[in-house]
Amino acid sequence: MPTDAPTPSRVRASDGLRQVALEQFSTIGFAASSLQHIADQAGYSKSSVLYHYSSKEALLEAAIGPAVDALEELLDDFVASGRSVEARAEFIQRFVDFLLGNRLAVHTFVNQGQSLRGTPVIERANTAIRGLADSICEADAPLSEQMRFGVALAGAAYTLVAGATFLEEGRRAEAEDADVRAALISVLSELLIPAEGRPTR
Amino acid sequence: MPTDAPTPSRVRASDGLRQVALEQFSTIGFAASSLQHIADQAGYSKSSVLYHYSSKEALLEAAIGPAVDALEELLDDFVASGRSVEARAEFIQRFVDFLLGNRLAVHTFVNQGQSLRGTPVIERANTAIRGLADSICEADAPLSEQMRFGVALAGAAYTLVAGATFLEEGRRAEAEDADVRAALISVLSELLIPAEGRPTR
DNA sequence: TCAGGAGCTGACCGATCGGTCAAGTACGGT
DNA sequence: ACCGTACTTGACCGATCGGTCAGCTCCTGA
Repeated sequence: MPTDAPTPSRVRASDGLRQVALEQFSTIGFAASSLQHIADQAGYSKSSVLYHYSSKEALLEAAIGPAVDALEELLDDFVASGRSVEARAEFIQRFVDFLLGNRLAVHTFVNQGQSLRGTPVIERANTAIRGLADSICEADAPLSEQMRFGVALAGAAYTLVAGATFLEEGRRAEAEDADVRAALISVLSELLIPAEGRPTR
Repeated sequence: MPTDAPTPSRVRASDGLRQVALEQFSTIGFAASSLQHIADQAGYSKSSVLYHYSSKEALLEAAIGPAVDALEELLDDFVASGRSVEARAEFIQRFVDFLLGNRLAVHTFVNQGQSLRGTPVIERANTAIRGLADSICEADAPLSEQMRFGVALAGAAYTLVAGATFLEEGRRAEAEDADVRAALISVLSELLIPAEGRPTR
């Protein structure tokens, strides 16, 4: 029954539910998100949610699966492209774009990748993240190098993603994505692209 | 009246519960941690947990409160000490030590600071984190500078804390804290201590 | 010896969880 | 008119949640 929200074009119920669920999962966490709450927020009943998605876990899969796919592809391409400075530079760009385009999903599986172990899609995400760390930084690299990479990747992900938590309260929109993108690429390049001799500054 | 010394050698039950709870909260999350599970793991009954801590929230307060106190003190000292290069350097050291000494607690309130909004101790933690960001980087600083600080702080916190999630699986102990400390201080110094010629604000 | 507090526990409570199920509605094709 | 399909829902289920309570076992000080 189209009680309200006479949306101009067709909006698939499952898409709306997926989006609402993603917002819930990323903000209050998967465990704390109830199907009832998600249903209420989306304007459906709990039963409807379970009609479109066979379980809460399936809803999680639908919500963050595409982002995990994108991350895996990003990783594969980077591994295939070698470790040259050019490859790193392109990877950084694509990585930042990935973060900007999948903030909520990244927030979800980065922040809850530990607590949700056992969930297939989360396992995929964790594997990809670990692969990212391994491939961008060899195991025999000095600890300070490993730390540099860890700080860069985690810092970038968390800044975008939990910046939403701490750094502002809704008035964030002014910071254009393009500006954020440029600034983030700049900082990551400093950290990840080895300058001749020593640290980039 | 609880005399101070009657049970000195005995391990206080409340301490054990606090530690177990901290591990649970940081690994599987506050919402997903049940009092029953914490009690089982600590070898007590759920009722005993609620005897020592009047509520699940009180248990969280006991688990991460001290770390939040330390963070607040760290922040106050840094604000009082000005923004000189020396002050920054000392702050970085103390910050890294704080992270190393409070990994689980930091993991908890960094990762769940958003989902647990409303909890007093979490509110304190969020306020401190925001204060940290504000004080180390003025609001009118260029975006790239803000991003640099965000990446540094978040990256450092997350590398230590979620390194536990991704980077190893129990065989981490070999990486001495002292080495990690040195490497982390080095990376943070690169990012946070303004080099000559670079506009820091 | 005994009173009493600290520590601990099982039984129990109402609420909510994820999930099942059958019934009901709307609608397009025939 | 009839059927099939897609969709939505409330009633209901067993499990578990955080939390209360009465009562148990110790230990200690008087």
